[in-house]
Amino acid sequence: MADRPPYLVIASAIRARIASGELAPGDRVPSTRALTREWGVAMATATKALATLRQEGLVRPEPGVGTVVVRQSAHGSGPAASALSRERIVRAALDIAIAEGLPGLTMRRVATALSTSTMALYRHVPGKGELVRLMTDVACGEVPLGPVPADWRTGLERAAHWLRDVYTRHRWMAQAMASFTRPIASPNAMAYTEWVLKVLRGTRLGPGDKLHVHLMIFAFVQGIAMAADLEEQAKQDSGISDDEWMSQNESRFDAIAGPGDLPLLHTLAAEGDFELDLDSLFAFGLRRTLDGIAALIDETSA
Amino acid sequence: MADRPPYLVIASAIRARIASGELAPGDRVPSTRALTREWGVAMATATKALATLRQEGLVRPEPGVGTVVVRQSAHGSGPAASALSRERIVRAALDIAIAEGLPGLTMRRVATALSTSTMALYRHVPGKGELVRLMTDVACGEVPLGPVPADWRTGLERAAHWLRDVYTRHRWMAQAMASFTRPIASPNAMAYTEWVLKVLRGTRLGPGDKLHVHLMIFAFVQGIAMAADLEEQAKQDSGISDDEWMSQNESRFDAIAGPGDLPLLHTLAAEGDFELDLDSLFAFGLRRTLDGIAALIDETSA
DNA sequence: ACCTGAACACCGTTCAAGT
DNA sequence: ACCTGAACACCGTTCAAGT
Repeated sequence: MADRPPYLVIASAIRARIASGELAPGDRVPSTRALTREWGVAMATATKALATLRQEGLVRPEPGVGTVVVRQSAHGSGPAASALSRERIVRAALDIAIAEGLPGLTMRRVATALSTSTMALYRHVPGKGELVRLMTDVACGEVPLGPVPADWRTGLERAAHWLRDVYTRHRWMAQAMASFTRPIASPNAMAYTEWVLKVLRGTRLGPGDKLHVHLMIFAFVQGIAMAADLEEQAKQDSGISDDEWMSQNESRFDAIAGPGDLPLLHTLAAEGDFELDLDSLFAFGLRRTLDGIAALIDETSA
Repeated sequence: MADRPPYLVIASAIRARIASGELAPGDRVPSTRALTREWGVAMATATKALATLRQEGLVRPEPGVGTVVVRQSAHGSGPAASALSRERIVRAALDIAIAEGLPGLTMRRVATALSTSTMALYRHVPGKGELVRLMTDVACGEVPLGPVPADWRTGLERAAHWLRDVYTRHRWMAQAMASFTRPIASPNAMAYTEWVLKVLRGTRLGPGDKLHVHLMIFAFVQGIAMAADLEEQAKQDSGISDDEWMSQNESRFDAIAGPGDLPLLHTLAAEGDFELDLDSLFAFGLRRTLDGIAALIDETSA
């Protein structure tokens, strides 16, 4: 007992306070910062403790509030457990994937969230692969694309933002990747492709180039989405943010990227007075991409 | 026995012919097409049978030749098994990942390839995560980038092709994604970033924009790489190619994308007279991307 | 008709025990 | 010093058995 890893000891302590009712559903559990003070541990350890509880479904991060205790509706006398359905399964799976990414999505976990046995899921869904496919389709169907603008540039801009928003709401999708070469994968993803093609209707681009334009934007957004998901995953795994990680490893960074080896990168890191987040990268890249496409469209119609 | 899945029956039959020596190392095993005729099964089944044998390391696809029997050096009197080392482990892991993608890479599989126990690996490598990181670094270090050209456009073009080539040789990297926000991940990946920054030295872009240019190209290539890996994975899993898949599912495609629902996409699919492969998408996208960056550089220096 | 427990064939990794 | 077997805590999925 004495030798258990500190993060487990901390997690147990909080778990006990929840079980005893001292911390009720909706209450905030101590923040990571509070835990570092209270237990004299590093941020990484405190975050890992909370991550453990979140993994168990006991607590949930509430943006702008902190980490709060989850209502234990499953075993209590909550709303009568409705009948299992494909829709409810997909919904539960989406909630898990949104919160914890695709690695956190397991059939057992979905079953637990719906308080059934794992195997009951297989009555409504042939397997995990198909479940992810269904999730993708739902994710692409959440927000309508709206009417197609007359101007191709406005249209492509809107399309790219729509896609980026889907990936932002569903960062797990970066790993799943909505298939655009295999249409059956998702009718809603296909509807997006159709929308983009409609946007380009007025241009004189050939059919192949229209598809290229669509896929080029898609690849770019997908690449950014992967970076975002990886970052978030690393953050959740290690419990340290990118910034913290950077400063923690500055010495190691210097070791491989001393002024001698990678001078430009080193200067860039040392200055660090520019914004480097994925949102601004998206804005930057989209602008250049559209400029490049504009050049093609201009020369095509000339 | 009679009820075993056909692909396992076929695999066993071939396995027996290898064991008996009828098929010696280097010999071609029957092609998938030959198997479909011989056993009266679908292509998917034949491919799955061969995939099973490849999984076991018994056979190996030899490009331009067919599937050939692998020399069983491990148990035979082959070259004396050299001592385990981090380098040999990374090399073996790379071979597996290249052949079968990241899902096929397991610690047990690496150990088997090196004829040791799984746990012996942990003496040289702290875990799978670090192994993949080391693999990424090796992959990025295989081909030198060469001298930095004076012209930024030539430089970026070369950089993008270099990156694309890395991903082509190592399609598994699409899933691992070389981290460019976390430099420690790979010195060789960092060297690439440095190279790109050097390419942009002559331009008047700000430090943030230089990084944006680099990451924009990276995201695009990464997105294409993911598509390529997914396609290959699906091909290996199901044993059917994209074309075959498309024609098999044409009716299903028509169902969701009849002329009424997705008319443009439908027309595109019906015509199909354009090239849609990832290489041409890469060429197209790179051209537009560089045009867009040119527009920015022009206005910046004006 | 619907659900489930036990089991299978896997994972990555820990740990105590071997040589 | 180096390697290993057994075990742990997981996966997705099959299947026979329950209600």
